Amino acid sequence: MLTLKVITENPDEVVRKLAKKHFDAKEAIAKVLELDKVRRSSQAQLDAALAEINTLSKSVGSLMKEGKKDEAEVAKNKVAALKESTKTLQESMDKSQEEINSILYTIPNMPYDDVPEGKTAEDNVVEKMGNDIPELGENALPHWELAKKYDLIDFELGVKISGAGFPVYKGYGARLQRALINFFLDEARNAGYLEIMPPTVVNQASGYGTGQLPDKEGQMYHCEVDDLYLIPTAEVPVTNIYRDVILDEKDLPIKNCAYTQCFRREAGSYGKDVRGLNRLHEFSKIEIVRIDTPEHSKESHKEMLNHVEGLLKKLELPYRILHLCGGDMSFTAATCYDFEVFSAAQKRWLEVSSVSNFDTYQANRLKCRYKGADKKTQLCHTLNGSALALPRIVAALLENNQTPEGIKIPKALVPYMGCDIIK
RNA sequence: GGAGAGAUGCUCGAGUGGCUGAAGAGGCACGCCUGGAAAGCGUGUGUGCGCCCAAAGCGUACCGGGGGUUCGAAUCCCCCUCUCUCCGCCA
Repeated sequence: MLTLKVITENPDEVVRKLAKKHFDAKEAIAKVLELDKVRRSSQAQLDAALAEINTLSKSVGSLMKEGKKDEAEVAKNKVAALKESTKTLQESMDKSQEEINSILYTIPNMPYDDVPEGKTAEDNVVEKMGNDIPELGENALPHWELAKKYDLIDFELGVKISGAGFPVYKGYGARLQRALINFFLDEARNAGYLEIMPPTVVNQASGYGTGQLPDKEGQMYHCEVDDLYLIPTAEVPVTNIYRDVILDEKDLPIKNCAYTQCFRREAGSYGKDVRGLNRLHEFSKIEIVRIDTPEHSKESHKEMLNHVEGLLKKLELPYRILHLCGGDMSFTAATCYDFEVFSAAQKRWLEVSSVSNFDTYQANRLKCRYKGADKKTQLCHTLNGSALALPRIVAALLENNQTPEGIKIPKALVPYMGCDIIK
């Protein structure tokens, strides 16, 4: 959520910036300002009343000791009267604070100035293309057929065991998963990320911390008996490590990476876009997470983009990098780049990573702060990105690398696969 | 799942109604001392909110969370959550 401070200090600027996300914040901001006034005046009055109560209460003790019973009684009565007034003041303060918060939850993050204008995915800006799109010829098979042909992934078996969107990987298919996971983790470690293996099930507080709750409640699997949620991404447990934490500036930037299974209900998805590996309920992903200072977070973001690009280069997959326009960005991001790989048989681009800077938006909700040399405590910036999500990488690898002899394994993966071709 | 114990600041830990935002110790930071270091000595060391912003200062709230009793609660009462120990089950 946005900080109350930024809203009260620069309301017009906030409205202007949010317009890029096609979010009309005018009314919400006005309401917040109004409620904030109420809250402040309530608190001023409340604090004054409480101060008097405290003073009077202290005097009661000494008056009693001195045997001035009557005076003590007077003080007692005064306190009783004051207490009545504190009740309503407290209520008014709590109520306005609550309303402010509930409004703040509905206001998205402000995009950075360099975020492109635009409304939909059509308006995203292609920043860069890399690696050549292969010529496959007429008989190229989509990955779901290749998976069958080489007995790598059994979608029907997954349906039997769990349901649609839960594929079973077999043999080289399973090995390819493990190879990619290890490759991505090794690359992250070499780039200075600390490997974390977090729980894949989280409590409500964590869901709120990273913003999956309350708005995306329906997208997560929920174990109701224990009130726990299956994580949709490692971002949730890894970022929540820093919930309610005050970090030391010299420990920043924090660089964590984690491989986890990710679970998404994907309610409402259907059709050919979800065929094969394109959209799953459970999949493997390696996530990189950074916590940084406001001054350095842009630099961190660049490094993360370079890291992800490096992975795609090594995998020799045709890719493009999109700078998402204001309208297509997520609710919480201040700026976001998507990485897509070209799936040569499906002839379409598949998103394999989103690398975002959330500025202080997420940190404010998390209460993740740091203290610098000046002893001042302030909010961190949080960033994260996939590096990378497996299924669509596998789809592209299978399709792009199909040959009459089998599926060629890119050089970088050969040590992890133990072979250079799947026959 | 059964029985018991507990939850206080960065950490340990004292504290059974007012003088406690909190003793004491450790840690950490700064200063003195030293050729340098250690030891020693001294000082400092939470967060939120408010008082126009910032600093200083002041006020207020916070001793797991919520409610209550009282003029006054870390301290008494109720509810909840979590942690630990023992037993049972178990990868």
